[in-house]
Amino acid sequence: MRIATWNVNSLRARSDQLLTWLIERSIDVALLQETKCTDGPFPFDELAALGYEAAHHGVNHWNGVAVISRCGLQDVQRGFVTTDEIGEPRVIAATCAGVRCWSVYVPNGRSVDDPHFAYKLRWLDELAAEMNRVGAANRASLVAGDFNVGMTDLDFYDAKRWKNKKHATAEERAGVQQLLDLGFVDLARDRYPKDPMFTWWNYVGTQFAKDKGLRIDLALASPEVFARLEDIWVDRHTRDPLAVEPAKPSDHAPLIVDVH
DNA sequence: ATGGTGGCCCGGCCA
Repeated sequence: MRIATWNVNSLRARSDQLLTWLIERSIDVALLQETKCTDGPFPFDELAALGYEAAHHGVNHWNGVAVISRCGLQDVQRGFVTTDEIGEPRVIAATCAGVRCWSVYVPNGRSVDDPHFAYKLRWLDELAAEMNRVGAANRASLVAGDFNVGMTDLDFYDAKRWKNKKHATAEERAGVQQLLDLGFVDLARDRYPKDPMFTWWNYVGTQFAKDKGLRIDLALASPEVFARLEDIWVDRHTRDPLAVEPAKPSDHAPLIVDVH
């Protein structure tokens, strides 16, 4: 079973690439972030023609998350149950082939002195509270998406440059750590403790070509899913403007989890 | 130190 998380940076801009990618990579479950659309433009029919069901949570041209599956899709939950969400479509869950799959889009934070940064920390608290409340760590669960947090220096192409900046602060890391403390495992870092495993590169200039990236997209597994892990890998081709047609990739690469 | 790109709906916001 192959489960992927991918921040597509607008589904309207990336719909064709998504459909091609699902088939070429034999994706069973895709967790998407930043669909940036309502249900109107969401490609439900095109996905169905390829054998995929989909659940989408998008209200306007900001944020938006989705679960796409060709191995079943049940018990869809949009937003947090605990708080009825903090207003933006940043989380959706569905059960696919027995695995509770959560697609999360953590607020960016903008900068540490911006009110959006406090919102980011609150949102991470809320995510941990929700996972605790539903007992996600005690069943087969995968919480994956764009966390907008790099947990250690290894997650930054230039850790000095990012020190105490957005994505690298102790507060943000503590926010994500709450999930690890519940029993979740950061699959990419556990499997590859010394590789950068970058998932995002700024569009600007030659950042991708120079591999100046960050690892801010995470796949966090409950012990039950962790025990089933075969491999986890970053699909860099899908981020490479020289490898995709048209040459307009998302700024994030998919993170792909293979489990048995 | 700055500005470089891309996506959104229409010059500025957000990544």
